[in-house]
Amino acid sequence: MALEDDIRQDKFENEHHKMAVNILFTGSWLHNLNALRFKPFEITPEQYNVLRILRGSHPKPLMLTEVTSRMLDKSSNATRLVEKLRQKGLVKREICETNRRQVDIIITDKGLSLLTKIDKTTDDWMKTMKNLSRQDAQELNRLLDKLRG
Amino acid sequence: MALEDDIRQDKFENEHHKMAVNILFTGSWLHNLNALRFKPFEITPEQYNVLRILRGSHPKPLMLTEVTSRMLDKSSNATRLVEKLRQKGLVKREICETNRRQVDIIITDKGLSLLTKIDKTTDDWMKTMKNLSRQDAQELNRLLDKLRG
DNA sequence: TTACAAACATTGTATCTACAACTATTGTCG
DNA sequence: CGACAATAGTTGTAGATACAATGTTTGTAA
Repeated sequence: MALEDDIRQDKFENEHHKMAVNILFTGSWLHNLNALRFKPFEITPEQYNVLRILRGSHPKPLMLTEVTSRMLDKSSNATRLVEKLRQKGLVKREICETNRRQVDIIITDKGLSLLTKIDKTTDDWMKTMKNLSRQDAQELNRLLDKLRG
Repeated sequence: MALEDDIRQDKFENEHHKMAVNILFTGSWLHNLNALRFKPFEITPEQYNVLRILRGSHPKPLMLTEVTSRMLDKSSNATRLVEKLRQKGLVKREICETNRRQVDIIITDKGLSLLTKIDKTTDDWMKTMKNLSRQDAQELNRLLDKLRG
């Protein structure tokens, strides 16, 4: 849908300004879609993201700074996020023996099987993404990367 | 910069998945840029957004639901957001005489002059946006609108 | 005209975020 | 070695967000 209708604004100063608003709005829209998608599994989008990051390195553990550097929103607090996941039994954390400053984090079997369950629900969500063709998606990726410099 | 470097992930399942992550990441990136930009003026991005919405209708007031329907993030709480702005003297609110359910909100002179000050700092920010040409921006807008259906 | 639904907004509460201050451990260099 | 910087993570806290429950006022229809 045209951005103008979504936020009921009929004009923008210029195409670049509209673009900034459009990215923010679409980001928020996607975030909300994801929040709904993960809600039945009782995790938030950022928690899901961290689980995926850990699955990506499994069975090798990651330390907290590694997790942070791969997160979408760097400013969210990895310590507390991981603690939430630990309370749910989805990750384990251990103080590293060779460097006792760092904390190794690893996804548990329970965490892995939760991700597997969520994977199965990804189809509907992907359908929405398929409003764009593969070429469109590629072009969008190119433009966003270019924007960020 | 390539998304792969920004979040240190070397591959995605497919172009559509990468696209979703890219939009979320770029949205968060832009949001943080804005937060920095508005910080010297002691307002948040959503507060700025509401002020702009009110300037758009000035001198006609808007009721709360109108403000909400134009906001980027519909789920943030307009009542409390407007109350923050009122405490700073940037908006006025009056219970509508003809329909006492609704609250009329209007930007004050102080609010308008704050926006004027912020407008003047928009150049730097626009420079970042100009990593994309006008055609690029147009194409990006088209793709985002198409994605949201 | 009274009961009920709808429209508009506020409040409660648990959770999350931003950002700075803090602790603990390890590395480095005179 | 001993002082100090750098690295890794935790905690405090003020404010923001999500979502549901609640409070008012107005519309409507038996």
